[in-house]
Parts: sequence; structure tokens; C-alpha cells
Amino acid sequence: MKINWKEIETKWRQKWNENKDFETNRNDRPKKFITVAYPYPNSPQHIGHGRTYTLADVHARFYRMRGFNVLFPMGFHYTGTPILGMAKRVEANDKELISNLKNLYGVPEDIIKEFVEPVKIANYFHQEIKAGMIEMGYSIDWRREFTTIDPAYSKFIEWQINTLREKNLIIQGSHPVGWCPKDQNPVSQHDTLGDVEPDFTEYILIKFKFEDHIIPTATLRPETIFGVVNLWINPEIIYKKITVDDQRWIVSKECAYKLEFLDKKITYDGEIKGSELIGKTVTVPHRNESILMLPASFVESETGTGVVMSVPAHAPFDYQALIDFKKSKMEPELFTKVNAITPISIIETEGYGENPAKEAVERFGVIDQNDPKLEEATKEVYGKEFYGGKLKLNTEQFSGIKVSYAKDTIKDWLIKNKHADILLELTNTPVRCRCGAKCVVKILNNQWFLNYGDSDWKELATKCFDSMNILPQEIRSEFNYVIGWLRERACARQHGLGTKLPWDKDWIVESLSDSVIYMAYYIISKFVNNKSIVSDNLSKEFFDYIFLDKGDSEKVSTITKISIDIINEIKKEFQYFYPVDSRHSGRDLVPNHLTFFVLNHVAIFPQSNWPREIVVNGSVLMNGSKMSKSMGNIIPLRKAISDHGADPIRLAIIISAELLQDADFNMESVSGIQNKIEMLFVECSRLKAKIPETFEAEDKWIKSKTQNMILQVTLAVEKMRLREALHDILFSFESDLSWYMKRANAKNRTNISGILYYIHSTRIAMLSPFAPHIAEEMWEKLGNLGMVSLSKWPEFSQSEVDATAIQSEEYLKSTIEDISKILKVTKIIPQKIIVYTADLFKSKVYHSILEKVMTGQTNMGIIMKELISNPDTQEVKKIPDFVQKTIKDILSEPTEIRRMKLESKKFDEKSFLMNELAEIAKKDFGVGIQVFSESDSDIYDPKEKARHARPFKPAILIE
RNA sequence: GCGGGAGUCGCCCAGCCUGGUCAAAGGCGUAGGGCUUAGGACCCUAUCUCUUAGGAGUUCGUGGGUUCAAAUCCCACCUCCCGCACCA
Repeated sequence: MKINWKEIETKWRQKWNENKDFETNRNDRPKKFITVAYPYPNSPQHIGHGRTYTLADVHARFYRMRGFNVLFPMGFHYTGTPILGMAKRVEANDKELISNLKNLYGVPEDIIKEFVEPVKIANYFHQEIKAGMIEMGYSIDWRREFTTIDPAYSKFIEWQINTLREKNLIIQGSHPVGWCPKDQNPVSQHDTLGDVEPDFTEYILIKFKFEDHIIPTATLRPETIFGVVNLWINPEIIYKKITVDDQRWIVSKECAYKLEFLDKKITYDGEIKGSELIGKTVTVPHRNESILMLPASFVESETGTGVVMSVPAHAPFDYQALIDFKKSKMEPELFTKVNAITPISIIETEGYGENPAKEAVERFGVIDQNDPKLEEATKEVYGKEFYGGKLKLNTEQFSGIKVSYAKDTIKDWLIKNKHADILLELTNTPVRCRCGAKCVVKILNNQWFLNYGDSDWKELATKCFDSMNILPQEIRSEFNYVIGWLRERACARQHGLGTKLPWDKDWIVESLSDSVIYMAYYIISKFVNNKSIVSDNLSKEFFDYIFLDKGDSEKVSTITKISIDIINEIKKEFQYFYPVDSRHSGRDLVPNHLTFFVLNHVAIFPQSNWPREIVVNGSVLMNGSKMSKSMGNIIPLRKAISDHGADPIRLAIIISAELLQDADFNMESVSGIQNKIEMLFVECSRLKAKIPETFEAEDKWIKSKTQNMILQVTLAVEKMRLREALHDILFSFESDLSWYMKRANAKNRTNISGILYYIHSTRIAMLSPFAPHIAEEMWEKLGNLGMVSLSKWPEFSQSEVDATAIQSEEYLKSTIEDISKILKVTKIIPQKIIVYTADLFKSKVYHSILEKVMTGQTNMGIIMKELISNPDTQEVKKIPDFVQKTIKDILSEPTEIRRMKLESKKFDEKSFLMNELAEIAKKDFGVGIQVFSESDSDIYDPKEKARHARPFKPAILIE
């Protein structure tokens, strides 16, 4: 039977909507406030976005069924730069973008024209995403919807950022960024051609004195200043003479250009050829020694300053260039000087001798300074020295420290003594802005930062994390790590949509900073949307009173012109719903949003309102590979819903992976799920509500198994192990059910529909948070009244679990399995099957062994001695083999089964097998079964098999 | 480098948290059978090795260890993937 998903889903969505089932207000029941990171509306959502929201929705629906008053709201994050960038690209008539909008996202052409206005983009995709969320059946309270550019939201953000500033958590400073000199704008990944992230490193400029000039060299290894023996100049380069602030420098043209953006005043004074510098000397800072400037072809004008300091003991390039130069022709006078240059070794590293550079050059077989092998040699020496090297005595006060540590220390010391400066340089050059210009590194002054480096703040956040539930547990250490390395973070930028900094209107609150405590705003937004309050009235006093319990209602009412009743109602609702019980998000937000979410909460709110839980999920792959525009494998969520139905999509996403793993989405799994659900649907349509009749062995068993499923599923959902839960409901339980059907059919029973009705009602109820629409339909088909989404979650009941029933079915199964194994190995076609159960004595021995094993005694010798010393069991000395095998039997079973066996001592194997084995064996093997106890007097035992019988392991004879 | 995750029977992947029901679920593939004019779809059976009695042997990246018992716990090593900032 084919299910018409669309029809069923529309039907139930309408009912939920009419009944306002998911509109949540304060009441006297316990609450759960479940939130999920709101979407950024710059594209329609695809399957990947759907995952986080679906997980959160299942969570919300689960708690709703467990009796909680669940608030699950949604907002839209308009703030940020990508939308702005998009608008610019539309304006510039960017072909690639417009084709994506048209073909990939299906945006009508006349609407694309309006996209030159950023808000139009956000509005369009906002509605698109919202429609998808509704179609997915998310149980959202839409009365609380908002966007982050709503005037009331801006008031809220102003309050947030002012509060942080009052607490001295916002500071001002300078900060390097990737920069487009043409646009006069910072650039990040989505502003560059090819979407490259501008990546830069910090070089240390060491200032060498040359006459009345400074010749700076750029290095990553400031400690090597103690090992410098000469400088390398490229004779082909024409260097610039410039004035940097008050000093006169000589650097390459490219370097001078870079310096212009690094907060320095540059004027150009003249030029000097590289060749003119050769053979002249400079003074090494601090050491005050004169060293020569020598020519080298590996020196590039684009890198650093175009001058390199030579440390031949530790830098393979320098060592090789020195060798090369010594071989070249030169004036005798210079040769004497050059020949006198010897490497100065300043670092000792295990595995290297006096001159690591020389050793590496020789080992790699380097030919000359243009040999690419030098790169490898450099990497090796640098790596080993950095992590394993120590500075030698000739480095004065730094001797003995590890290189990895010395780097920063020496840098600070050099800068303090004015021997050095900083040069920031892009490492992945060239980075081009979308406008085509080459990007540089710029130091921005007067940037506003949230001081996440503050140790008191970190401590509070750590305290909060320690008290929080983090799901899955594995991700917790990652949060601790992030808190550890977090430093100041820019919280304002100069472009994009958003709220202006209240005290500095040139800046806009950065979008990762205006989205950290907005869960509190869901309380406010309900009252904004129903027009109880207007943005103009939302003053500092209002938010202080609602969120922080500061001030009194009368004063606040006077200031805000909002009635005391409304103010108090808002406050009560906030106090009822806060704190956030669970926050859902993808794992990409762990090092930023989720951590900031906690940091900002602990900074602003009292401990009682700190968040309680974070749930993190992995991303979604499409047929095993990452979804990307260029691959064209992005499936818009709404298209997937209309093609396959919302419930199959929800189930396929959930079943494909556990929380943190990447979920591999593919159409086969969707259609597999559809088939499964269709079968279940047919089953539910057939069953009628009925009170179960008397219970036979298999009925008691399947009831116990159902209880077991309830327990397992409930525990799994509580830990958000939704894949496991769903798998239990849909698949694992199926094998139990088919065993049950096999048993019932063998007996030709016709009175099982009551049991099946009970089982399926339980399953459908548990399925409902996962596949809410079809579950409602099935629930109705089963003849249940009301909505399954509002019904009670099935509860585990220990009293419904029948240990004997479970154990006896296991016994039956293993006996049948033994028979088939024998048949398989011997390839006999059976005429007759005879089963012998163990006698009373063995059963007695079995139980005393079981008791001993349960107390931890597993030693055969000791058990044997104890059995013999007891008059009741001393006869075992005749059958030591039995004892040995029984211990093994027991040990190979799970503790749970052992316990059950211990509990139900009086289990009559013979009569059970006679009653239950006959029909089923007839069906499976086509012959009758005879059952004897080995102690029966009328026993038929021609091959003397009976004596091998053990409790729960009957002997078998097949003829 | 730092931090995190992973390595399972031809392939994909579950089991590991909480050791025993584990020669290890499920899917794909392969082989045989059913259905069909044929193909597809679907259903059944088999799928580490040996075995004419329910058994035995060797397996879960590699090497050790703990335990009566290890895919599961501990230690070391090897390989692969992801994140490392002003960007949502």
C-alpha cells in the first residue's frame, strides 16, 4: 500500500494548528525550554539544516509526551555580512550567484532583482525557511517568532552590550585583519575569490644598523639573532629608502607597501640597488658586531623585507648560500673576510651535532641554494629544533630554555629594547577580494572586543559547563579546550545588518555577539508580537527588572509606560521558562556560538538562570560526500519534503547516524524507511482496539519484551541517542515480533489481536516524536482517541516483566537452534526427534553452581570440592565433566539471564517442552517430538544420549 | 604542533559508554532457490575455516597488559579525518 504522505501530513498539521497544540504559556506544570540555533536566512535550508531542527523537535515532542510544558520557539538571524555581500554581488550582476539563486534555489527572477537590498534577501529566505519548518512538522510556538533587526530586538541587544560594558567585559584595542585596499573593508572567506580564508603570520623584524639607516630582516626565529653571521641581499632587487615613523629604513618595494597598512606612517625617500649594498657591513643589535651583507639568489622581494639574516648553523638555506658564495669569484680582500665567516651554533638538539644545517644539507644531498630539497631540510631542522631544542650558553640570559618557549620571550625582549618590530604577512598569497584587488593585512585600531581572555570570566564559564549536561559526553573536553584558548574577540564591525553600538554609532554589534542570550528574548517577543509592548518603551530599567530582578515594578511602569500587570506577567513568564533546559546546535558552533552562549549567560545572568544542557550534532553528507554548491548535491529541504514526505525525511536523517557522527543521507534509506512505515501502517489499519484475553507463554514473553523496548527507548531518547531509539522501535523489536508470530501461528491462534493492538499502540506512541504525522494517522487507525502527540509516553513497568517467560522462550529457541545445528552438520532427514531433559539431581547441582558463580567463584576445583562436601550434591564426583560444562554454560550467559534463572528455580523443563515445542518443531522440521526426562522409567534411549542432558541444555537424539 | 574523532568478517556500517546473550546486527555485493516468457522488483536460504551430533579453530588497526572471560577496560605505537578565531 502506498501512503499519500502529503495528504496525511497536511491533515495533521492543520489539526495541530487549529488546536494551538504547540503554543506554550506559563502554567503550573513543570516546564522544559528547548531551543535551537536560529537560521541565517541567506539561502533556503537543505537537508543538513534539517538535521539539527529535527533532533530538537524530537526532543521537544518527547518531553511534551512526558508531561512537561514544553516551549520550543524560533527566530531568524538577519545580522551579519554574508547577506550584505550577496546583495553587492547581485548589484554587480554576478553571474555565478544569480544562476545559483535561479537554478539551485528556485528564486523567481523578478524577486532576484530586489535582492540588491539585503533585507529583501533575508525576508525572502526567512519565509522560505519558515515554510519548510512548518512542513517538517516542527512543534514550534510561532507566536514568538522574531528577526534580529526588529527594533525591540535591537533594544534588547543594546541592553545586553551595555550590561557587558558596565561589567568591564568589553575593551578596546587594535587587531589585524585581512583587508581589501580597494573596498577599504575587512575581508573574510566569503569575500574572497575562491572562498579562501586570509591567513597570516607574524614575522619579527630585526633591526640591523647600516650607516644612518636601519635594514630590517624578517624572521620567524628571533632567537637566532645570537647566531647571525651575515645578511643576504638580492643584488637584482632595487630597494626602497623609506621613513617609517621617525626611522629611516631600507626594504623591498613590496615590504614598504605592506608596512603602510600596519599602523605606520611611511614616506618614500629614494632607492638603492641591492648590488650597492654587497660587501658593506651592518651592526647586529645587542651584540654590536659588524657583519657583511652578501648576495644570495634565494632572497625574494615579496617575502618579508627582501633582506634575510643568515644563520648558517641552523638554517640550511643560509649554510648552502654561504658555501655557494665562498666558491664564487671575488676580490681577494672580500674573500679573506668571507672565508673567515664561521657558523655560530646556538641551539643543541638531540640527534644533531654542532651544525644541524650542515648535517641536514649533506644528508639531503643538496646541490646549491636553488635546490628544492632545501625546503625539506629546513622543515626538518626547524621542526626538530623548535620542539626539542634548547638554547646554548652563548645566548646569555636565555641559555637553557626550550626553543618553543624562547621564541616569544626573545621577541618581547627585542621589542622592548627597540631592536625589533612586527611585520604581518599573508601566508596564502595571493588572496584576492571579490572585487579583484590583492588583499593585505591591516591593523585595525579602536576595535571593540569582548574580553573572553579574562580569567575570572573563564572560571565562571567553566563552573557552568561543569554543572551542565553536555550531549554527547565526548564533546565536553572540546568545550574545556575552547574556554582555555579563547582570547579577546571582536564584537563589533563596520558593515552589515544589525544593532549599532550604543556608545559608538560607527560600529555594529557583530553577529556572533548579538546571538548569545536571545533565548531570553523569546519571552519578550510574544508580548511584542501581540502588541502588549512597543520597542520605544523597552528601556534599560525594563530589561533589568525582567531579567535581573532589579528595581520595582511601579518605577519601571512609570519609566516605560507599560502597565504593571503586563510587566509582571512578562517577568513571571521569564522566571517560569528560564533557564534554557536544552540548547541544540551543529558541532561547527562548538568553538564559537555555543561557548559564547555560556560565557555571556554567566556574565549577565545569576547562576539560577545559567543554561542546563547543550546538545551537539554532526553534519549531513549526501551519498557519502560533503554537500556543496559546486558539486550540485544540495537538496533543498522543501523539495525533499514534497518528493518523499516529511516523516520519511525525518526518520532517514535520524536513523542514519548517532548524534555526533556525520549522517549520510541517501535516497535508498528514505525508500527503505518508507517501506517499513507502510508495512507498519497496514498492520495498524488491521488491528482493532481490544483488551487482551488470557495470556499464553509467548504472550507473557512478548509483553516482557515490549516493556524491555520501552525501557531501552526511553533511556536512549533521554540521552538523545535517537538513532538507537528509533532503531529499537522500528527494527530490533521486529525480530521479537516475528518470533512471537511464529509461535502464535504454530499454535494456529486466533486470539492475539488484543496483544498486537497493545504492542502497536505502544510502538506508535514512541514513534510519534520521530514521525509525528504518520503516527497520528496510525494512532487514529488503531482506534485510539485524541492526538498521539499529546498522549502519554509509554512507561516502563517492572511488574509486566516476566522473568520466567523470558527465560523459557530463550530455552525454547536454543533447543530449536540445537536441533537445526545437528541437522545442518549431519545432513540427516529426520524421522523422529527425541529430547531428554536433565533430572532433578542435576538441576539441584546446577543451582548450587549458579549460586557460587554469582558470588564470583569460578574456579572448577573449588566448586567441585564444595559440591562434594555437601551431602545433597556429593554424587557429582561421578560426573565431573558435567560440572565443568555447567560452569562454562553459566559463564557464557549474560549476568541478567543468570539472575533470572536464580530467581525462578521451579522451572519444569519437561512439561514446558512437551507443551510448547511440539507444534513449532512440527512446522520447522516436519516431524513429531518426544520428550523424556533422563530419569523417566519408560525412556526410549537407544544411543544413550540422555545422560548428556544438562539443565537448560537438553540432550537430543535424531533418527 | 595543540585539541578532538575514527580504524570491525569483500564493501558500507552497528556493537565499545554498562566485559559474558559475539563468528559479531543491518544494508550492499555474491551464490542457490521461488516468482517471471526474460529482465527488473519482491520473497526465501547461504555467505571466516574445518566438522556426518548441537563442536572446534582463527578473527574486530598493531603490540603488550588487566580478568575466570576482552571488539568492549588500561598502556604504547601506526594510519586516516576534522577544528585552531573575528566568520555564519
